[in-house]
Amino acid sequence: MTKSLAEDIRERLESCTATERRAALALLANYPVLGLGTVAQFAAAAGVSSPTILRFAARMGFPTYAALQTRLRTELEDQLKSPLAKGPESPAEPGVLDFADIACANIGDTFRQLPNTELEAVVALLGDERRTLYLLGGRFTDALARYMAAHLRILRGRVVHVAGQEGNWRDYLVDMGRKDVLIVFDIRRYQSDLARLSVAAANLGVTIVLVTDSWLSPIASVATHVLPARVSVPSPWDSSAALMVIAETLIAGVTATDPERSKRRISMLEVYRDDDDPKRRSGRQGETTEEAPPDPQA
Amino acid sequence: MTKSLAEDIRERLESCTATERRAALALLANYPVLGLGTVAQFAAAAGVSSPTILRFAARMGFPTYAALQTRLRTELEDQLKSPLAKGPESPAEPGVLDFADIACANIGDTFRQLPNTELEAVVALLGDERRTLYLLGGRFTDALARYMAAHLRILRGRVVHVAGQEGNWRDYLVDMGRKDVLIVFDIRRYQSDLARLSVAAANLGVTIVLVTDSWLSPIASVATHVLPARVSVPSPWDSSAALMVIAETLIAGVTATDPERSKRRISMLEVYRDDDDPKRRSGRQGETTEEAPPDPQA
DNA sequence: GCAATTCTGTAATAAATGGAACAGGCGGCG
DNA sequence: CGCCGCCTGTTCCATTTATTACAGAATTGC
Repeated sequence: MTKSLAEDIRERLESCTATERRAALALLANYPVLGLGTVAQFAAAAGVSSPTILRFAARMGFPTYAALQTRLRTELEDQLKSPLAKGPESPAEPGVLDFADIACANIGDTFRQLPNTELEAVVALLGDERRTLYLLGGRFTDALARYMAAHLRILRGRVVHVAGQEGNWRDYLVDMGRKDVLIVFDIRRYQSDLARLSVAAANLGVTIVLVTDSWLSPIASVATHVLPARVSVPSPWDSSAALMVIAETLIAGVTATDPERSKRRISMLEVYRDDDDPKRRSGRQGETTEEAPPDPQA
Repeated sequence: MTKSLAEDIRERLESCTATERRAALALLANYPVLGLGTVAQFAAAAGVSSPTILRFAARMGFPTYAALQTRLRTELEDQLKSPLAKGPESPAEPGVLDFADIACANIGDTFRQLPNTELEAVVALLGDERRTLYLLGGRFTDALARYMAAHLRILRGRVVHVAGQEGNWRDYLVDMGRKDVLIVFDIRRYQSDLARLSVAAANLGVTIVLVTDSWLSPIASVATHVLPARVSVPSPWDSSAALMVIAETLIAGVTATDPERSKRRISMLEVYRDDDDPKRRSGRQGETTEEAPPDPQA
């Protein structure tokens, strides 16, 4: 699977018959779109008959025409998903710098596809203080659920992070109702336990917001709102950066829905924090001329 | 015909019903490949039924599903033919989009400032299995510490996430030694408790890696390695996206240092997971030949 | 130049697909 | 609380589609 089907075709072009070669060249000239339509269209564009297309597919090693199409589609999908589709340029070593660039591109792609209306709808949901918010994540994405919960808890009441083992999750279910919202983070490889809880919640009439990858977690089928993000990076792991930006966008949105409430609550809770290292103001010496970090919440 | 179908979909999304929206979002998340297969595949991927896909197509103004496919294909064809035909970069209102753009820019800036040598040094540190790794974060950044710990714990042994109240932290200190590493996430407003622990660890000879914002947490003065990130966004809150990408870069780096070990450990621990929703493979009906989300760890 | 063989298109078939009618279910309104 | 309307999924049918069998055409070898 490492080499493109196009290369494969070029190599095996010799072993083709005359008309099959016409089919092959037509496909290469219009790669891969021509192979995604019907056999008849392909045949017409190549100026040959339908069976020739089938025979061509067979010669390329595909038992069926549908198999060839699947191959083309997955190839195209990979190419479009991972912005690796850069030209053969990039003189710099593809080591560490690439990663950040691609993570950025992922975020850009993610938001280019996300309709604002969908984000706004979710923000409205999360800003409604009459609804209890439950947040839940998977093996890795649980960190995002925590992150988001930590912020939301400051902005409004009734925020619950569903933590612990699956066995305990059921306990949260008894409190969920029709007016409540469950925010689930689930990217591949999807966890069946998350799906189980989501389905149970859905049956209780809970509104479900799903933040997932572009292949869509199976939870999508019970979710009210689905926010898909790009996660592919040149690493065995997926990147949750785009998910985090989605979370932060939502947080920012909720903060902005009711600025008064946000301001009040933020400053109220400020008192209870022990942040803001006191040593910073008194103890330390010069600390150079670097300006102190301005408080963005001012 | 000048504007992409994707935009069209985003616009007319509001006039869609709930399940139709799911179909639309699935298509956008997997644009345009998902629309090039059969209706059944589309439906399965979106978690809805086939007729919903048809109705969705109809609502978008296509008399037939084939018409939608043709539209997608010609669009894709044009795009592939002229490399300049980049996405129209939707000039959407600067409300929500700004946030993502600026977060991206932050990541770019962050890595432009970060010397590769520093990253590599930290990667080498984290890859050394003789050292015990302690991870620690603040009010919000603790999520990142968890996220990173979850990954590192798979890649190597001796990974400890310092959790709980400050009082308990001291318990971790007794085990720390000269060979160990403490990774601290601390952005403004800096928490004095993190600083206290860090100073104590530093006195024990622990190597300290600090991931902070560009104003540098006071912990910087006791840290061996400092990785500063851009965090400012148009919101009362800071963005941890750049921190997350740093964390992921480190994780990817550690994974790559000893690929054999990584592969072995990942596949070993794989067995104990209950991820990978079985329904995805068997349960669902037709599912036809639709590829399951490829496992990036394969 | 002839014959055998391979190749290619036409025609028929069987499968799978898109599409339409139908009925249950959900939420909204009175 | 009950009725009504819309939405959604299931079932079925008609159509298109991929695929096979066959016969004609071309080509190569002798």
